[in-house]
Amino acid sequence: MQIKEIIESSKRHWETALPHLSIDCVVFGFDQQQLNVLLLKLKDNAENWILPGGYVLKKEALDDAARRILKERSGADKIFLNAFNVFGDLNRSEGYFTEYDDDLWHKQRFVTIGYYALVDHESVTPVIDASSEDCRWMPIDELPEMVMDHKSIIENALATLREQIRYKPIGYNLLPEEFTMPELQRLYEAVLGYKLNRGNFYRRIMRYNILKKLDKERKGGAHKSPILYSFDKDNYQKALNEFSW
Amino acid sequence: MQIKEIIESSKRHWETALPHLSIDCVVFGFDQQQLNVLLLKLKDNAENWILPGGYVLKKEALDDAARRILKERSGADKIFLNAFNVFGDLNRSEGYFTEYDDDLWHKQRFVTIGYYALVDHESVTPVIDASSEDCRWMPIDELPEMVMDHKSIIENALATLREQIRYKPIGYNLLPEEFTMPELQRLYEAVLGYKLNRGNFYRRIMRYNILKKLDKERKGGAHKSPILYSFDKDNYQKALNEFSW
DNA sequence: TCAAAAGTGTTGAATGTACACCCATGT
DNA sequence: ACATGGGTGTACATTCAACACTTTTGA
Repeated sequence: MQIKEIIESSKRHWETALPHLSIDCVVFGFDQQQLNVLLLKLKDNAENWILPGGYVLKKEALDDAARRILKERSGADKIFLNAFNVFGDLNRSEGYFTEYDDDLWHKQRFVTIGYYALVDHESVTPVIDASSEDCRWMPIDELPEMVMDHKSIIENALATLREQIRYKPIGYNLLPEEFTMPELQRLYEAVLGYKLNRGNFYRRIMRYNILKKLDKERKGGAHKSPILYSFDKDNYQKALNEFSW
Repeated sequence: MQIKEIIESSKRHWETALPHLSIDCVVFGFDQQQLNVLLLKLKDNAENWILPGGYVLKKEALDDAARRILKERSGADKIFLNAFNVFGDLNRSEGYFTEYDDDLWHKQRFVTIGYYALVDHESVTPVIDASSEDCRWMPIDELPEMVMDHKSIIENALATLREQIRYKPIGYNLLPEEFTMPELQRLYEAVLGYKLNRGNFYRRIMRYNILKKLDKERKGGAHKSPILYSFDKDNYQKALNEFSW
Protein backbone atom coordinates (compact mmCIF):
# COMPACT_ATOMS: atom_id res chain seq x y z
CA MET A 1 0.00 0.00 0.00
CA GLN A 2 1.29 3.46 -0.90
CA ILE A 3 1.77 6.05 1.81
CA LYS A 4 -0.87 8.21 0.22
CA GLU A 5 -3.39 5.42 0.31
CA ILE A 6 -2.68 4.71 3.95
CA ILE A 7 -3.24 8.33 4.92
CA GLU A 8 -6.45 8.42 2.91
CA SER A 9 -7.87 5.30 4.49
CA SER A 10 -6.76 6.53 7.88
CA LYS A 11 -8.98 9.61 7.56
CA ARG A 12 -11.90 7.55 6.40
CA HIS A 13 -11.60 5.10 9.27
CA TRP A 14 -11.51 7.83 11.89
CA GLU A 15 -14.78 9.11 10.55
CA THR A 16 -16.66 5.88 10.11
CA ALA A 17 -15.34 3.22 12.47
CA LEU A 18 -15.04 2.59 16.19
CA PRO A 19 -11.47 3.34 17.25
CA HIS A 20 -9.20 0.86 19.01
CA LEU A 21 -11.34 -2.05 17.97
CA SER A 22 -10.64 -4.44 15.14
CA ILE A 23 -11.86 -7.77 13.88
CA ASP A 24 -9.69 -10.56 12.53
CA CYS A 25 -11.18 -13.50 10.74
CA VAL A 26 -9.71 -16.97 10.65
CA VAL A 27 -11.40 -18.47 7.62
CA PHE A 28 -11.20 -22.22 7.41
CA GLY A 29 -11.80 -23.96 4.13
CA PHE A 30 -11.53 -27.58 3.10
CA ASP A 31 -10.28 -28.58 -0.33
CA GLN A 32 -10.97 -32.32 -0.06
CA GLN A 33 -7.42 -32.85 1.05
CA GLN A 34 -6.51 -30.58 3.90
CA LEU A 35 -7.76 -27.77 6.04
CA ASN A 36 -6.78 -24.33 4.81
CA VAL A 37 -6.86 -20.80 6.09
CA LEU A 38 -7.52 -17.79 3.91
CA LEU A 39 -4.67 -15.28 4.14
CA LEU A 40 -3.81 -11.94 2.62
CA LYS A 41 -0.53 -10.38 1.73
CA LEU A 42 -0.37 -6.61 1.94
CA LYS A 43 1.22 -4.56 -0.76
CA ASP A 44 3.63 -2.85 1.57
CA ASN A 45 4.64 -5.89 3.52
CA ALA A 46 6.81 -8.00 1.33
CA GLU A 47 7.18 -11.09 3.45
CA ASN A 48 4.45 -11.39 6.00
CA TRP A 49 0.88 -12.51 5.61
CA ILE A 50 -2.10 -11.28 7.58
CA LEU A 51 -5.57 -12.42 8.47
CA PRO A 52 -8.44 -10.73 6.67
CA GLY A 53 -9.49 -8.10 9.13
CA GLY A 54 -11.10 -4.74 9.47
CA TYR A 55 -13.03 -2.37 11.66
CA VAL A 56 -16.49 -2.01 13.12
CA LEU A 57 -18.62 0.78 11.74
CA LYS A 58 -20.20 3.11 14.21
CA LYS A 59 -23.71 1.86 13.53
CA GLU A 60 -22.93 -1.74 12.84
CA ALA A 61 -23.36 -4.83 14.99
CA LEU A 62 -20.17 -6.74 15.66
CA ASP A 63 -21.33 -9.87 13.85
CA ASP A 64 -22.42 -7.83 10.85
CA ALA A 65 -19.03 -6.19 10.74
CA ALA A 66 -17.31 -9.57 10.67
CA ARG A 67 -19.58 -10.69 7.87
CA ARG A 68 -18.95 -7.55 5.86
CA ILE A 69 -15.19 -7.64 6.34
CA LEU A 70 -15.03 -11.20 5.22
CA LYS A 71 -17.05 -10.44 2.13
CA GLU A 72 -15.05 -7.36 1.21
CA ARG A 73 -11.61 -8.73 1.79
CA SER A 74 -11.96 -12.28 0.63
CA GLY A 75 -15.20 -12.64 -1.26
CA ALA A 76 -16.43 -15.29 1.19
CA ASP A 77 -20.16 -15.17 1.77
CA LYS A 78 -22.96 -16.92 3.60
CA ILE A 79 -20.70 -18.52 6.11
CA PHE A 80 -20.64 -19.78 9.63
CA LEU A 81 -19.12 -17.08 11.80
CA ASN A 82 -18.31 -17.22 15.45
CA ALA A 83 -16.41 -14.93 17.81
CA PHE A 84 -14.00 -17.25 19.59
CA ASN A 85 -11.70 -14.98 21.58
CA VAL A 86 -10.48 -11.49 22.23
CA PHE A 87 -6.89 -10.41 21.95
CA GLY A 88 -6.18 -7.34 24.00
CA ASP A 89 -2.61 -7.39 25.20
CA LEU A 90 -0.71 -4.14 25.12
CA ASN A 91 2.18 -5.18 22.97
CA ARG A 92 0.27 -7.13 20.36
CA SER A 93 0.25 -4.44 17.70
CA GLU A 94 3.21 -2.44 18.87
CA GLY A 95 6.15 -1.87 16.63
CA TYR A 96 4.14 -1.41 13.47
CA PHE A 97 3.73 1.84 11.58
CA THR A 98 6.25 3.45 13.91
CA GLU A 99 7.50 5.65 11.13
CA TYR A 100 4.11 7.30 10.71
CA ASP A 101 2.43 10.15 12.56
CA ASP A 102 0.69 9.33 15.78
CA ASP A 103 -2.68 10.28 14.40
CA LEU A 104 -2.52 7.51 11.84
CA TRP A 105 -5.49 5.21 12.35
CA HIS A 106 -3.39 2.08 12.00
CA LYS A 107 -1.01 3.17 14.72
CA GLN A 108 -3.64 3.03 17.44
CA ARG A 109 -3.65 0.43 20.12
CA PHE A 110 -6.12 -2.23 18.96
CA VAL A 111 -8.16 -4.78 20.82
CA THR A 112 -9.12 -7.35 18.25
CA ILE A 113 -12.05 -9.73 18.21
CA GLY A 114 -11.12 -13.08 16.73
CA TYR A 115 -13.80 -14.65 14.56
CA TYR A 116 -13.52 -18.00 12.98
CA ALA A 117 -15.41 -18.79 9.84
CA LEU A 118 -16.14 -22.04 8.08
CA VAL A 119 -16.65 -21.78 4.37
CA ASP A 120 -17.18 -24.05 1.45
CA HIS A 121 -13.89 -24.02 -0.39
CA GLU A 122 -15.65 -24.39 -3.72
CA SER A 123 -17.95 -21.43 -3.28
CA VAL A 124 -15.22 -18.96 -2.39
CA THR A 125 -13.17 -17.22 -4.98
CA PRO A 126 -10.46 -15.38 -3.09
CA VAL A 127 -10.78 -11.69 -3.93
CA ILE A 128 -7.75 -9.49 -3.84
CA ASP A 129 -8.92 -6.18 -2.43
CA ALA A 130 -7.45 -2.71 -2.92
CA SER A 131 -4.88 -2.92 -0.17
CA SER A 132 -3.79 -6.48 -0.80
CA GLU A 133 -1.33 -7.95 -3.17
CA ASP A 134 -2.40 -11.52 -2.76
CA CYS A 135 -5.21 -13.55 -1.22
CA ARG A 136 -5.02 -17.30 -1.05
CA TRP A 137 -5.65 -20.51 0.81
CA MET A 138 -2.80 -21.79 2.92
CA PRO A 139 -2.74 -25.25 4.51
CA ILE A 140 -2.90 -25.08 8.29
CA ASP A 141 0.16 -27.23 8.75
CA GLU A 142 2.34 -25.07 6.52
CA LEU A 143 1.56 -21.54 7.56
CA PRO A 144 3.83 -18.80 6.25
CA GLU A 145 5.38 -16.11 8.39
CA MET A 146 2.67 -13.84 9.69
CA VAL A 147 2.34 -10.34 11.01
CA MET A 148 1.99 -9.54 14.72
CA ASP A 149 0.20 -12.22 16.73
CA HIS A 150 -1.77 -13.50 13.77
CA LYS A 151 -0.22 -16.93 13.82
CA SER A 152 -1.19 -17.49 17.42
CA ILE A 153 -4.69 -16.26 16.64
CA ILE A 154 -4.95 -18.99 14.01
CA GLU A 155 -3.68 -21.59 16.44
CA ASN A 156 -6.21 -20.46 18.98
CA ALA A 157 -8.97 -20.68 16.40
CA LEU A 158 -7.93 -24.15 15.37
CA ALA A 159 -7.93 -25.31 18.98
CA THR A 160 -11.45 -23.93 19.34
CA LEU A 161 -12.56 -25.69 16.17
CA ARG A 162 -11.13 -28.99 17.39
CA GLU A 163 -12.98 -28.67 20.66
CA GLN A 164 -16.23 -27.81 18.92
CA ILE A 165 -16.07 -30.71 16.52
CA ARG A 166 -16.22 -33.06 19.50
CA TYR A 167 -19.69 -32.03 20.52
CA LYS A 168 -21.18 -30.08 17.66
CA PRO A 169 -21.67 -31.08 14.07
CA ILE A 170 -19.34 -29.46 11.60
CA GLY A 171 -19.45 -29.65 7.88
CA TYR A 172 -22.48 -27.73 6.77
CA ASN A 173 -20.38 -24.72 5.96
CA LEU A 174 -17.22 -26.48 4.94
CA LEU A 175 -18.63 -28.77 2.31
CA PRO A 176 -20.63 -28.22 -0.85
CA GLU A 177 -24.38 -28.72 -0.71
CA GLU A 178 -23.97 -32.33 -1.76
CA PHE A 179 -21.12 -34.50 -0.64
CA THR A 180 -20.16 -38.09 -0.09
CA MET A 181 -19.43 -39.99 3.09
CA PRO A 182 -15.69 -40.30 2.38
CA GLU A 183 -15.53 -36.56 1.79
CA LEU A 184 -17.16 -35.84 5.13
CA GLN A 185 -14.80 -38.24 6.83
CA ARG A 186 -11.76 -36.64 5.22
CA LEU A 187 -12.98 -33.28 6.50
CA TYR A 188 -13.19 -34.60 10.06
CA GLU A 189 -9.76 -36.13 9.71
CA ALA A 190 -8.33 -32.89 8.37
CA VAL A 191 -9.74 -30.88 11.27
CA LEU A 192 -8.72 -33.35 13.94
CA GLY A 193 -5.39 -34.17 12.38
CA TYR A 194 -5.70 -37.93 12.59
CA LYS A 195 -7.35 -40.85 10.81
CA LEU A 196 -10.74 -42.20 11.81
CA ASN A 197 -12.14 -45.66 11.42
CA ARG A 198 -14.51 -45.73 8.49
CA GLY A 199 -17.20 -48.02 9.86
CA ASN A 200 -17.32 -46.30 13.20
CA PHE A 201 -17.39 -42.88 11.62
CA TYR A 202 -20.28 -43.93 9.40
CA ARG A 203 -22.31 -45.11 12.36
CA ARG A 204 -21.53 -42.13 14.49
CA ILE A 205 -22.60 -39.66 11.84
CA MET A 206 -25.74 -41.61 10.99
CA ARG A 207 -26.70 -41.78 14.65
CA TYR A 208 -26.87 -37.99 14.86
CA ASN A 209 -29.49 -38.03 12.19
CA ILE A 210 -28.25 -34.93 10.43
CA LEU A 211 -27.78 -36.41 6.97
CA LYS A 212 -30.23 -36.84 4.15
CA LYS A 213 -29.34 -39.58 1.71
CA LEU A 214 -29.93 -38.37 -1.83
CA ASP A 215 -31.12 -40.56 -4.64
CA LYS A 216 -28.02 -40.04 -6.71
CA GLU A 217 -24.38 -40.76 -6.86
CA ARG A 218 -21.22 -38.95 -7.78
CA LYS A 219 -20.41 -40.25 -11.24
CA GLY A 220 -17.10 -40.11 -12.99
CA GLY A 221 -14.77 -41.39 -10.30
CA ALA A 222 -12.48 -44.29 -10.85
CA HIS A 223 -14.40 -46.79 -8.76
CA LYS A 224 -17.83 -47.36 -7.35
CA SER A 225 -19.89 -44.18 -7.44
CA PRO A 226 -20.32 -42.98 -3.88
CA ILE A 227 -23.77 -41.98 -2.67
CA LEU A 228 -24.41 -38.28 -2.26
CA TYR A 229 -25.70 -36.82 0.97
CA SER A 230 -26.79 -33.41 2.10
CA PHE A 231 -27.40 -32.06 5.57
CA ASP A 232 -30.86 -32.07 7.05
CA LYS A 233 -30.91 -28.44 8.01
CA ASP A 234 -33.45 -28.73 10.84
CA ASN A 235 -31.79 -31.62 12.59
CA TYR A 236 -28.38 -30.10 12.00
CA GLN A 237 -29.50 -26.94 13.70
CA LYS A 238 -30.98 -28.89 16.58
CA ALA A 239 -27.71 -30.77 17.05
CA LEU A 240 -25.84 -27.45 17.02
CA ASN A 241 -27.93 -26.16 19.86
CA GLU A 242 -27.75 -29.23 22.03
CA PHE A 243 -24.29 -29.69 23.42
CA SER A 244 -24.58 -33.38 23.82
CA TRP A 245 -22.53 -34.98 21.13
CA MET B 1 -25.35 8.57 41.24
CA GLN B 2 -25.90 12.30 41.08
CA ILE B 3 -25.89 14.11 37.76
CA LYS B 4 -22.80 16.03 38.77
CA GLU B 5 -20.93 12.85 39.53
CA ILE B 6 -21.88 11.33 36.21
CA ILE B 7 -20.60 14.35 34.31
CA GLU B 8 -17.39 14.31 36.31
CA SER B 9 -16.69 10.63 35.69
CA SER B 10 -17.60 11.10 32.05
CA LYS B 11 -14.79 13.62 31.59
CA ARG B 12 -12.33 11.37 33.35
CA HIS B 13 -13.22 8.37 31.25
CA TRP B 14 -12.83 10.25 27.98
CA GLU B 15 -9.31 11.12 29.02
CA THR B 16 -8.12 7.81 30.37
CA ALA B 17 -10.04 4.95 28.78
CA LEU B 18 -10.60 3.41 25.37
CA PRO B 19 -13.95 4.56 24.04
CA HIS B 20 -16.75 2.23 22.96
CA LEU B 21 -15.22 -0.68 24.83
CA SER B 22 -16.32 -2.00 28.18
CA ILE B 23 -15.79 -5.03 30.34
CA ASP B 24 -18.45 -6.82 32.33
CA CYS B 25 -17.55 -9.43 34.91
CA VAL B 26 -19.71 -12.35 35.89
CA VAL B 27 -18.25 -13.29 39.26
CA PHE B 28 -19.24 -16.71 40.48
CA GLY B 29 -18.91 -17.58 44.14
CA PHE B 30 -19.91 -20.64 46.10
CA ASP B 31 -21.22 -20.38 49.64
CA GLN B 32 -21.37 -24.12 50.40
CA GLN B 33 -24.99 -24.15 49.42
CA GLN B 34 -25.49 -22.59 46.05
CA LEU B 35 -23.75 -20.81 43.24
CA ASN B 36 -23.93 -17.03 43.47
CA VAL B 37 -23.15 -14.08 41.25
CA LEU B 38 -21.78 -10.82 42.55
CA LEU B 39 -24.04 -7.92 41.58
CA LEU B 40 -24.13 -4.19 42.11
CA LYS B 41 -26.99 -1.79 42.46
CA LEU B 42 -26.35 1.73 41.24
CA LYS B 43 -27.38 4.71 43.25
CA ASP B 44 -29.48 6.21 40.52
CA ASN B 45 -31.16 3.04 39.43
CA ALA B 46 -33.64 2.10 42.06
CA GLU B 47 -34.70 -1.30 40.83
CA ASN B 48 -32.21 -2.82 38.49
CA TRP B 49 -28.93 -4.53 39.25
CA ILE B 50 -25.83 -4.55 37.10
CA LEU B 51 -22.71 -6.61 36.64
CA PRO B 52 -19.50 -5.14 37.99
CA GLY B 53 -18.01 -3.56 34.92
CA GLY B 54 -15.75 -0.83 33.73
CA TYR B 55 -13.44 0.39 31.02
CA VAL B 56 -10.04 -0.38 29.61
CA LEU B 57 -7.32 2.16 30.25
CA LYS B 58 -5.37 3.36 27.28
CA LYS B 59 -2.19 1.64 28.39
CA GLU B 60 -3.68 -1.40 30.01
CA ALA B 61 -3.96 -4.97 28.79
CA LEU B 62 -7.49 -6.30 28.57
CA ASP B 63 -6.97 -8.98 31.20
CA ASP B 64 -5.38 -6.49 33.56
CA ALA B 65 -8.35 -4.21 33.12
CA ALA B 66 -10.74 -7.01 34.06
CA ARG B 67 -8.66 -7.78 37.13
CA ARG B 68 -8.55 -4.15 38.19
CA ILE B 69 -12.25 -3.56 37.63
CA LEU B 70 -13.13 -6.57 39.69
CA LYS B 71 -10.87 -5.45 42.50
CA GLU B 72 -12.17 -1.89 42.50
CA ARG B 73 -15.83 -2.61 42.21
CA SER B 74 -16.20 -5.68 44.32
CA GLY B 75 -13.04 -6.21 46.33
CA ALA B 76 -12.48 -9.62 44.71
CA ASP B 77 -8.83 -10.46 44.25
CA LYS B 78 -6.53 -13.20 43.02
CA ILE B 79 -9.13 -14.93 40.98
CA PHE B 80 -9.58 -17.04 37.93
CA LEU B 81 -10.56 -14.77 35.07
CA ASN B 82 -11.52 -15.72 31.56
CA ALA B 83 -12.96 -13.81 28.64
CA PHE B 84 -15.86 -15.93 27.47
CA ASN B 85 -17.70 -13.86 24.90
CA VAL B 86 -18.18 -10.50 23.28
CA PHE B 87 -21.45 -8.67 23.14
CA GLY B 88 -21.54 -6.20 20.31
CA ASP B 89 -25.09 -5.82 19.08
CA LEU B 90 -26.24 -2.35 18.21
CA ASN B 91 -29.22 -2.12 20.50
CA ARG B 92 -27.69 -3.66 23.59
CA SER B 93 -27.04 -0.42 25.43
CA GLU B 94 -29.57 1.75 23.67
CA GLY B 95 -32.26 3.50 25.61
CA TYR B 96 -30.10 4.41 28.56
CA PHE B 97 -28.97 7.89 29.49
CA THR B 98 -31.19 9.28 26.75
CA GLU B 99 -31.87 12.37 28.79
CA TYR B 100 -28.20 13.34 28.82
CA ASP B 101 -26.03 15.15 26.31
CA ASP B 102 -24.58 13.14 23.50
CA ASP B 103 -21.05 13.71 24.66
CA LEU B 104 -21.69 11.83 27.86
CA TRP B 105 -19.29 8.91 28.08
CA HIS B 106 -21.96 6.50 29.21
CA LYS B 107 -24.14 7.27 26.24
CA GLN B 108 -21.68 5.85 23.74
CA ARG B 109 -22.30 2.68 21.87
CA PHE B 110 -20.39 -0.01 23.77
CA VAL B 111 -19.00 -3.34 22.74
CA THR B 112 -18.51 -5.24 25.95
CA ILE B 113 -16.15 -8.09 26.71
CA GLY B 114 -17.72 -10.63 29.04
CA TYR B 115 -15.35 -12.10 31.60
CA TYR B 116 -16.28 -14.75 34.03
CA ALA B 117 -14.50 -15.05 37.32
CA LEU B 118 -14.40 -17.79 39.91
CA VAL B 119 -13.71 -16.67 43.43
CA ASP B 120 -13.58 -18.14 46.87
CA HIS B 121 -16.72 -16.89 48.54
CA GLU B 122 -14.95 -16.71 51.90
CA SER B 123 -12.10 -14.55 50.72
CA VAL B 124 -14.29 -11.88 49.12
CA THR B 125 -15.85 -9.10 51.09
CA PRO B 126 -18.14 -7.29 48.71
CA VAL B 127 -17.04 -3.65 48.55
CA ILE B 128 -19.54 -0.96 47.77
CA ASP B 129 -17.75 1.51 45.55
CA ALA B 130 -18.47 5.19 45.05
CA SER B 131 -21.11 4.81 42.36
CA SER B 132 -22.90 1.87 43.93
CA GLU B 133 -25.53 1.67 46.55
CA ASP B 134 -25.24 -2.04 47.13
CA CYS B 135 -22.97 -4.96 46.28
CA ARG B 136 -23.94 -8.48 47.12
CA TRP B 137 -24.05 -12.13 46.22
CA MET B 138 -27.19 -13.29 44.49
CA PRO B 139 -28.05 -16.95 43.91
CA ILE B 140 -28.00 -17.86 40.23
CA ASP B 141 -31.46 -19.33 40.32
CA GLU B 142 -33.05 -16.23 41.82
CA LEU B 143 -31.57 -13.38 39.84
CA PRO B 144 -33.17 -9.98 40.29
CA GLU B 145 -34.19 -7.68 37.46
CA MET B 146 -31.11 -6.50 35.66
CA VAL B 147 -30.08 -3.65 33.43
CA MET B 148 -29.71 -3.98 29.64
CA ASP B 149 -28.58 -7.42 28.49
CA HIS B 150 -26.84 -8.24 31.74
CA LYS B 151 -29.08 -11.14 32.59
CA SER B 152 -28.39 -12.85 29.31
CA ILE B 153 -24.68 -12.22 29.81
CA ILE B 154 -24.91 -14.12 33.08
CA GLU B 155 -26.79 -16.96 31.43
CA ASN B 156 -24.17 -17.12 28.74
CA ALA B 157 -21.42 -17.22 31.35
CA LEU B 158 -23.16 -19.99 33.26
CA ALA B 159 -23.54 -22.03 30.11
CA THR B 160 -19.82 -21.60 29.48
CA LEU B 161 -19.00 -22.65 33.02
CA ARG B 162 -21.16 -25.75 32.70
CA GLU B 163 -19.41 -26.72 29.52
CA GLN B 164 -15.99 -26.17 31.03
CA ILE B 165 -16.69 -28.23 34.11
CA ARG B 166 -17.18 -31.25 31.89
CA TYR B 167 -13.60 -31.33 30.70
CA LYS B 168 -11.63 -29.06 32.95
CA PRO B 169 -11.22 -29.15 36.71
CA ILE B 170 -13.04 -26.44 38.58
CA GLY B 171 -12.84 -25.63 42.21
CA TYR B 172 -9.42 -24.21 42.84
CA ASN B 173 -10.76 -20.70 42.77
CA LEU B 174 -14.19 -21.38 44.14
CA LEU B 175 -13.21 -23.16 47.33
CA PRO B 176 -11.00 -22.24 50.26
CA GLU B 177 -7.46 -23.60 50.31
CA GLU B 178 -8.61 -26.61 52.30
CA PHE B 179 -11.92 -28.30 51.75
CA THR B 180 -13.67 -31.60 52.18
CA MET B 181 -14.94 -34.05 49.60
CA PRO B 182 -18.62 -33.32 50.30
CA GLU B 183 -17.93 -29.63 49.87
CA LEU B 184 -16.32 -30.22 46.49
CA GLN B 185 -19.23 -32.37 45.46
CA ARG B 186 -21.76 -29.77 46.52
CA LEU B 187 -19.89 -27.23 44.39
CA TYR B 188 -20.14 -29.46 41.34
CA GLU B 189 -23.80 -30.03 42.02
CA ALA B 190 -24.41 -26.31 42.39
CA VAL B 191 -22.71 -25.54 39.10
CA LEU B 192 -24.38 -28.33 37.17
CA GLY B 193 -27.73 -27.91 38.81
CA TYR B 194 -28.32 -31.56 39.67
CA LYS B 195 -27.27 -34.18 42.22
CA LEU B 196 -24.33 -36.48 41.68
CA ASN B 197 -23.72 -39.94 43.06
CA ARG B 198 -21.27 -39.78 45.92
CA GLY B 199 -19.22 -42.90 45.26
CA ASN B 200 -18.90 -42.22 41.55
CA PHE B 201 -17.98 -38.61 42.14
CA TYR B 202 -15.30 -39.65 44.62
CA ARG B 203 -13.72 -42.01 42.14
CA ARG B 204 -13.92 -39.60 39.26
CA ILE B 205 -12.20 -36.83 41.16
CA MET B 206 -9.54 -39.12 42.55
CA ARG B 207 -8.82 -40.49 39.10
CA TYR B 208 -7.81 -37.04 37.90
CA ASN B 209 -5.14 -36.95 40.52
CA ILE B 210 -5.57 -33.30 41.33
CA LEU B 211 -6.21 -33.62 45.06
CA LYS B 212 -3.79 -33.82 47.95
CA LYS B 213 -5.15 -35.55 51.00
CA LEU B 214 -4.15 -33.61 54.09
CA ASP B 215 -3.33 -35.19 57.41
CA LYS B 216 -6.14 -33.46 59.22
CA GLU B 217 -9.85 -33.25 59.48
CA ARG B 218 -12.50 -30.61 59.83
CA LYS B 219 -13.41 -30.74 63.51
CA GLY B 220 -16.54 -29.38 65.09
CA GLY B 221 -19.20 -30.80 62.81
CA ALA B 222 -22.03 -32.90 64.09
CA HIS B 223 -20.77 -36.23 62.80
CA LYS B 224 -17.62 -37.88 61.63
CA SER B 225 -14.95 -35.29 60.88
CA PRO B 226 -14.41 -35.21 57.12
CA ILE B 227 -10.88 -35.37 55.75
CA LEU B 228 -9.46 -32.14 54.39
CA TYR B 229 -8.05 -31.93 50.90
CA SER B 230 -6.28 -29.28 48.92
CA PHE B 231 -5.55 -29.10 45.23
CA ASP B 232 -2.23 -30.29 43.89
CA LYS B 233 -1.43 -27.15 41.99
CA ASP B 234 0.88 -28.74 39.41
CA ASN B 235 -1.46 -31.55 38.47
CA TYR B 236 -4.41 -29.18 38.57
CA GLN B 237 -2.67 -26.92 36.10
CA LYS B 238 -1.81 -29.85 33.89
CA ALA B 239 -5.42 -30.99 33.88
CA LEU B 240 -6.49 -27.47 32.96
CA ASN B 241 -4.26 -27.47 29.93
CA GLU B 242 -5.20 -30.88 28.66
CA PHE B 243 -8.72 -30.93 27.34
CA SER B 244 -9.25 -34.54 27.96
CA TRP B 245 -11.53 -34.89 30.92
C1' DT C 1 -26.31 -45.10 69.21
C1' DC C 2 -26.97 -42.44 65.36
C1' DA C 3 -25.81 -39.98 61.28
C1' DA C 4 -22.44 -38.49 58.31
C1' DA C 5 -18.09 -39.45 55.98
C1' DA C 6 -14.65 -42.47 53.49
C1' DG C 7 -13.65 -45.90 50.68
C1' DT C 8 -14.59 -49.94 47.94
C1' DG C 9 -17.26 -53.60 45.36
C1' DT C 10 -20.50 -54.96 42.03
C1' DT C 11 -23.48 -55.04 38.24
C1' DG C 12 -25.68 -53.85 33.87
C1' DA C 13 -25.99 -50.50 30.33
C1' DA C 14 -23.93 -47.62 27.16
C1' DT C 15 -20.22 -46.29 24.42
C1' DG C 16 -15.94 -46.52 21.93
C1' DT C 17 -12.49 -49.12 19.16
C1' DA C 18 -10.70 -52.28 16.14
C1' DC C 19 -11.41 -55.33 12.76
C1' DA C 20 -13.58 -57.96 9.37
C1' DC C 21 -17.03 -59.46 6.32
C1' DC C 22 -20.23 -59.04 2.42
C1' DC C 23 -22.08 -56.76 -1.42
C1' DA C 24 -22.23 -53.22 -5.19
C1' DT C 25 -20.17 -51.02 -8.91
C1' DG C 26 -17.26 -48.23 -12.31
C1' DT C 27 -13.29 -48.72 -15.11
C1' DA D 1 -10.23 -58.21 -11.61
C1' DC D 2 -9.74 -54.82 -8.47
C1' DA D 3 -10.07 -50.92 -5.83
C1' DT D 4 -13.28 -48.17 -3.64
C1' DG D 5 -17.64 -47.33 -1.33
C1' DG D 6 -21.74 -48.81 1.61
C1' DG D 7 -23.43 -51.14 5.22
C1' DT D 8 -23.40 -54.29 9.04
C1' DG D 9 -21.65 -57.70 12.64
C1' DT D 10 -18.93 -58.69 16.40
C1' DA D 11 -15.88 -58.75 20.30
C1' DC D 12 -13.41 -56.44 23.58
C1' DA D 13 -12.35 -52.58 26.58
C1' DT D 14 -13.69 -48.59 28.84
C1' DT D 15 -16.84 -45.80 31.04
C1' DC D 16 -20.94 -44.54 33.46
C1' DA D 17 -24.80 -45.04 36.69
C1' DA D 18 -27.01 -46.97 40.42
C1' DC D 19 -26.72 -49.13 44.51
C1' DA D 20 -25.00 -51.35 48.48
C1' DC D 21 -21.79 -52.59 52.00
C1' DT D 22 -18.22 -51.66 55.38
C1' DT D 23 -15.68 -49.03 58.51
C1' DT D 24 -14.69 -44.85 61.02
C1' DT D 25 -15.85 -41.40 64.16
C1' DG D 26 -17.87 -37.18 66.65
C1' DA D 27 -21.41 -35.71 69.59
